[in-house]
Amino acid sequence: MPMEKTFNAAEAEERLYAAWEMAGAFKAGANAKPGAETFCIMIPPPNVTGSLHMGHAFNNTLQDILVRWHRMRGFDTLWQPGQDHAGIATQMVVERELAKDKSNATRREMGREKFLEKVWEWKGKSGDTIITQLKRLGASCDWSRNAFTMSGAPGAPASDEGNFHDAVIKVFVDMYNKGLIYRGKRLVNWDPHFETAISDLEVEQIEVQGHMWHFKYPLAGGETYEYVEKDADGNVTLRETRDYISIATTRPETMLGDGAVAVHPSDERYAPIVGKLCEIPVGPKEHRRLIPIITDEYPDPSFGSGAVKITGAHDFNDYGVAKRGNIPCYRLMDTKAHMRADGAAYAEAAAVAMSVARGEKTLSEAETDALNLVPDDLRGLDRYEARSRVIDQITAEGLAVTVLMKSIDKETGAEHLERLPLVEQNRMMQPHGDRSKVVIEPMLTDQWFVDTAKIVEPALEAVRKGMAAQEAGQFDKTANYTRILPERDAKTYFHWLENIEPWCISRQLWWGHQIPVWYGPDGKAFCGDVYEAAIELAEEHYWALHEAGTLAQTLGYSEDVRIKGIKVFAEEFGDIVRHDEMGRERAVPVDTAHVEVLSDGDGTVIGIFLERDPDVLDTWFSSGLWPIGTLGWPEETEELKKYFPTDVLVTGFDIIFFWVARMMMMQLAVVDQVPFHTVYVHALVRDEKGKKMSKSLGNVLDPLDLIAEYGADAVRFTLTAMAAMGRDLKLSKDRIAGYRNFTTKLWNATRFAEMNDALRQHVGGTEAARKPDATHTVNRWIIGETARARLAVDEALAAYRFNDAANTLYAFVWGKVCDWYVEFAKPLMDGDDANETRATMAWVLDQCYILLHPFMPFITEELWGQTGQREKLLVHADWPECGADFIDETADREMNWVIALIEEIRSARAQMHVPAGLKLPLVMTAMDEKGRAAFARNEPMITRLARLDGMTEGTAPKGAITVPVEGGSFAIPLEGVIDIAEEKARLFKTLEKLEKDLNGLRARLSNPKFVESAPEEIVEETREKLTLGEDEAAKLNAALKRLSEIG
RNA sequence: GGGUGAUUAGCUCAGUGGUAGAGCGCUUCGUUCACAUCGAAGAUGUCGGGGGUUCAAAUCCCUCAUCACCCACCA
Repeated sequence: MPMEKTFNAAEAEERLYAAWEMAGAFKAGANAKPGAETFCIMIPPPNVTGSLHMGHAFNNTLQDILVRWHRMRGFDTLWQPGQDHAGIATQMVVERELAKDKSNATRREMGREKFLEKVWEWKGKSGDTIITQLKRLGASCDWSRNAFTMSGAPGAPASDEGNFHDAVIKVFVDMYNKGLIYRGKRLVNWDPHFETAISDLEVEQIEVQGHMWHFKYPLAGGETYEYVEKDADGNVTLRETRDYISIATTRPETMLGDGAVAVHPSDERYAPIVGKLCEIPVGPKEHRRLIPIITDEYPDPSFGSGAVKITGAHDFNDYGVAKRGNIPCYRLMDTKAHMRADGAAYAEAAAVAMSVARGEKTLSEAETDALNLVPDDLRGLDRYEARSRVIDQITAEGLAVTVLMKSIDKETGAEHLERLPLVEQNRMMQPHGDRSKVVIEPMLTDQWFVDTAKIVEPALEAVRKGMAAQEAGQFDKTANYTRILPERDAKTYFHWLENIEPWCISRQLWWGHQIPVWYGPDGKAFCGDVYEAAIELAEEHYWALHEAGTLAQTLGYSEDVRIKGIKVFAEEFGDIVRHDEMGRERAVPVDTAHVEVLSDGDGTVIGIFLERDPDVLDTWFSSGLWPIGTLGWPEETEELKKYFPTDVLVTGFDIIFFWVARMMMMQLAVVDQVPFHTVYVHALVRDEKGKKMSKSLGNVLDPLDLIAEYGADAVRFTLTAMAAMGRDLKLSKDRIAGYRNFTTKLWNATRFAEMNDALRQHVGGTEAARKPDATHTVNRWIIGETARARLAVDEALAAYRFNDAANTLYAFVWGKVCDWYVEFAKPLMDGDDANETRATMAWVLDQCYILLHPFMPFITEELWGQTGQREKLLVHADWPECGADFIDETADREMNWVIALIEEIRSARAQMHVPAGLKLPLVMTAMDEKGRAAFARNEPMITRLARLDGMTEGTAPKGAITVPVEGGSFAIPLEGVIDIAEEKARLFKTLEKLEKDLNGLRARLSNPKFVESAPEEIVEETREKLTLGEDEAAKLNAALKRLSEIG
């Protein structure tokens, strides 16, 4: 059955993918040669909530190219797929899903266990959307090994394989035991929408219009001081008596939690009042809090008034000052960033805070945190509502700093000056949650941290070594180091890691790996992989206390309780929801609700109940273990032994910090090995205007739509051809259409072969590699060109220069095979060389399919199947090894000569407006031996492609156009057809251009320094160019002269 | 404020020391038996400005301008 006219991608893709899967073509080790080297890529796991976007398409196309390329070359290849459980994103999706039906219970109503059931249910239903989509792209992952970062966690369906959970928990426990993980009350980025802490990286700075208010903090007891301002020369510009200190703030509502006012130690203006107390000008008048004026390096004397209010619990800079100055940090908000409504009434709390400020009392951290200093009338308000009330109250009291401003009376229209509160408007960067998009509230809470400073060094060292080796050209992929390509991204990596902050890994969510720590009633933490382990630790701990005689006291029993024994219990989940001090929910084991004291006559056995930490781990903590976790660690699996360390990580620059750096740190910390030898960082896919694709801008190109419209091969090839290292990629549909045309071109070249019986029927897969026996120059030439293409593709891919590889193939297939070889083959198809040409063409096309397969897997597999009875699918065909020995320099030179001649003739014809259909005679006016032989061997091709009507030897007749070539000259008589003036113009133009080049060459050669300093080969090349050029110029001059004689 | 990068044909971009290329677009011609999702021919560039190193610079160095991104941040 003859081939269709074009490739029907929509029809073929699904069928072909199914065939690959059916054949197990993507399985780990498929097509591996005996004893082969391994090649392993870990997919950057897409979120389980994800659907394929352009970034995925790009990222996975590049991986697929590397994987298919290695697999065809016989490597023992594994492309490990999987998905990330994506804590916040998934919890959000499921909650939203539940909310769609009002009859559903909310997450809180249903409780932790029930909710997690729902999440698992959702995952089972919708979790593999992206897998289906990756398949449409042609991704050749070993889906039988599909991994999930929550596999093996409690609640996971029994049918699911894998146990990533154990690996995560084991790492946590190990790191905890090594002191690499700690818990502490720190100021963290709090997302009030999701009510969880988030890491620095999950915070996004967004520029917003901000306001800055200026308020007066009166000095205690009405005290006054001489406020003096000086200019740069020390001249006094302002001198006045003040009874206040002026403060600027963008967050007036946090004034309620101020612990001090700070000024720079060198600031003379405030020197007289340092150490004194001032009053926070808000709250009930009779309970105004006094706070000290302190010095710290942080305030910038040249900014604002030079004095800064210090709210340690709600600002990162202030927190630092508070820590240094031992200033209490008063938390003002709850988990929703509403003003606190808990604890004692304001009057009582303020009194306590006052005695602290006066130094009469000190509070523990917990006591300080328990103190609610929000005035009663502001309690429970949203932070922004509280802000505006605070401003109103202060302004009403006359304590806002005012300025004289022109204002217009609305009724009379009269202009007058008025004192108005000073509110500066300025653009400022404000932290937002990257998922919730709400303003982040710095919040003092207990969180778990990875002490990154302790594990960062090996991760830095490994890349330093890798980059050094790369630079020195001595990169060894078996060494325990890693290179990052392009180099620029290594710089980013270094910069971040060299300035790394502790990593907050606890999240107040339910969906995720629950932290394996249990707390005793005395607050003591016990960390173990399972609760039995925690119980063991707890028993040890409490027995020790018991033996020391302090157990009763520690647990709050009266001292005369005689303790005989201890029994420890723990529950992982509970049904009772209790609120902790932050107002957030904690699932509490039901049994702890009634701790029993068991008597047994002789003494007392105390039942001690451990409560598990309700928090889960940051998603990136688990994905940081992706390389070992997917291979079965901590078990010493075959796969782990074989494929780890993996080879290449292909990823976008946006997750260098989130993921790459953490994988490096964690793999090195856990197994002391780098997770991969190479990180290839690619850029972002943008829209055709260079804008980041985003849903809100509506400029998103959906890869699935594009695949439907142009076929997966065209989409893949476009992305690859544009994947210049390190540069953003602006995608346009025109470009994709262009590469779709390329697939059609390949298809039609095959059709030509089919029509000419030039396909290799009944030839096995391995046969494809055999070099065809060719004697004709054309065939020897194209064989060499094919080898060149193969060498260039391999070299480009080895260097991760995907665009070079793609462009090489494009130029080869279209520019060489289709434009020239197929055309040359036409006249040969019914001559003596027909069989040889058919065989060569079949071979060349096979090489095209094979070489293009990693880039365009579908159409090439289809063509492979349609053009022969093959032993193997193309996906497992042997990668060509044709190399330099396939290149025939003689044939090369000859064909280049032929091509140049044809192009010359065509060009001359076009410029002389010779009708395209008109066949012209050719006259050889002069030619050397080589030229004659070349012409003779290729005459049918030249005649056909240049549209000639035979060749004769002789002198150029009058009114002929001249065609100079290397070694001789041709003429085409066009008496009466050509316009002499036009031909002269044509020749003159050519000559002019040539002369310009020649002058440049002559100038270089006449410069003695050039001849002296430039490399021999460059000088020689320049000389050759000059000789050839001068030769041609002579011919052109002669032709011009002839024309002048007749014209 | 710190960092990184970009500036090349009308557009989008390759090009890391040897005298500038591709795709798209544009102009002219063409229903030659693989392909009009095509073919042939063609036009278009002070390689952002200035300075330097070099026999030789789009390429290396300095500087200026503009733009982009990342990180941090002024209460």
